Amino acid sequence: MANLDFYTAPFVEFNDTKIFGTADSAAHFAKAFEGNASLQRTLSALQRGPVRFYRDQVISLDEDVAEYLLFVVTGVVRSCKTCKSGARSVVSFYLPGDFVGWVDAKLSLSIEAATDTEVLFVKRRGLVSLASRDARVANVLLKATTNELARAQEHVLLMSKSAKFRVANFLTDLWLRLGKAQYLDVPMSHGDIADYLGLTIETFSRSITDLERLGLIARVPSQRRLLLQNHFGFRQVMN
Amino acid sequence: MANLDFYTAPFVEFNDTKIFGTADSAAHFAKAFEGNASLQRTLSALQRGPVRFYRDQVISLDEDVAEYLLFVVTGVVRSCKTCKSGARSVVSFYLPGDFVGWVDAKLSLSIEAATDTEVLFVKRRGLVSLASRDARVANVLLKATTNELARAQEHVLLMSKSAKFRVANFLTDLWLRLGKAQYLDVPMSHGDIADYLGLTIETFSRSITDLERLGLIARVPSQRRLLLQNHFGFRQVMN
DNA sequence: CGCTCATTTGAGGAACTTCAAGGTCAGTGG
DNA sequence: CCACTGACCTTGAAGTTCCTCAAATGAGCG
Repeated sequence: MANLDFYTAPFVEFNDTKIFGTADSAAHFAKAFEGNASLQRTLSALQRGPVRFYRDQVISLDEDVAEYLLFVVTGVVRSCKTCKSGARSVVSFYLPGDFVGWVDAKLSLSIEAATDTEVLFVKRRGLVSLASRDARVANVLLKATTNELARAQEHVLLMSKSAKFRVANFLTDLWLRLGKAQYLDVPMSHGDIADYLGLTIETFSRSITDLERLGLIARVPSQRRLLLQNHFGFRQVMN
Repeated sequence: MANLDFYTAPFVEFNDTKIFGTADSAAHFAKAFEGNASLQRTLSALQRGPVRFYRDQVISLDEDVAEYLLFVVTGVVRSCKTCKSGARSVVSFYLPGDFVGWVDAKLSLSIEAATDTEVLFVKRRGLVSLASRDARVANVLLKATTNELARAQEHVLLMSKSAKFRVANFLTDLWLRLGKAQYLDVPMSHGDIADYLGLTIETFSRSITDLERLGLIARVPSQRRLLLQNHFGFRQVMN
């Protein structure tokens, strides 16, 4: 069992003293409701954390997911499935500001930390009943859900394209989601990305070097840090 | 443009006199709310149709989807995307009893009739505002949405498997969704299925004959009608 | 430095696609 | 009733893409 580490119990570190980036991003969660102090107080009562997880720790198997919604504060969370043969698929990545929830029990996906991460646990029942009383909360939830659906559908579309296309599309998408910074610091491991794209790490690596040879990206100065150079060229690859 | 027919305006046939199967399945829509006459009346007021479409007609491009939700009464509806190169992907199939909605405008998916079909148009705004007042309606909507998400995620998982696995999984899934009848009458064209599975029709055909040779399915008596024979064997293929 | 782990590169093989031809079936007109 | 047609499905052979296995290179760390 190469992937046994995914099934070890997570070491949970409760963190009562809010640290720097945490407070910032936690604000993100309540941000949608600013100007409504009582609502924000109610939300605070529903949430627990931030809880810190280290890379590759299992955050939650389906039991917990039924009870709690996750809100990613920092780092990257992945939902994935490892089948008996040992092959693994990453279904989705969640970045800071994303909700992790609405995971269907039938699929029995495992929610894991793709990098060191901090997440908020939000009582699902509480949030849903809050949503039934407050249209703004309901809207945020609906939008989060439809967003996740749209992402999944885009993922489906991606999977029937060529390897180079998949990688190029993944990188631009990640770059967009992370806020269009000058450099793209890819936070997750190549293994995770390969499993997300349905490729081997070798094919992923080859695709990267191909894109580099085409002049579309540069590795500067280190491996993990990429520079997306020619956005028009990307359009070409992606047809 | 081989796929130009997808973009021709649909010939819409309004059908006021409810025909046989229609009335039955339309009842399915309100069934979740039986015992609540006033609610059912409200729902009836929101819905328009059933409207009949012929195979390959475009039911709706994104503008309409923003305003209406679709409820499939008979036949099969597909949501798909054709990219400039001409390659097409089928993102999802909707069977009788399914809602079609929550389609993200960014993806600009086209909603089309995969077979001759009858659909109900339900005013989205009306249903959503109804949901905000009635928890049962809200629950049905939430369940429909999370169901669609689960389906999309399962689709993602499927796409990184072998061709034979994809076909076997598709057939059993379809068999389940259609109510586990003795025979499986595959309603959609092989082309649609291949585009759904990210395969060519040739590979799909070869996979079918492989499964037949393995004794897992039989074509009896015609091509379209399949008999899933060895469910235990299916489990083997799907590992 | 020397270890480990992650990434890259290469060669060969398997899976899938492409191109091309043949087959089946329902509808149509003689 | 039968041949003809066109749409759809099946089969075969060659080509491409991606995977597998193996080895080399590079990065991080004590």
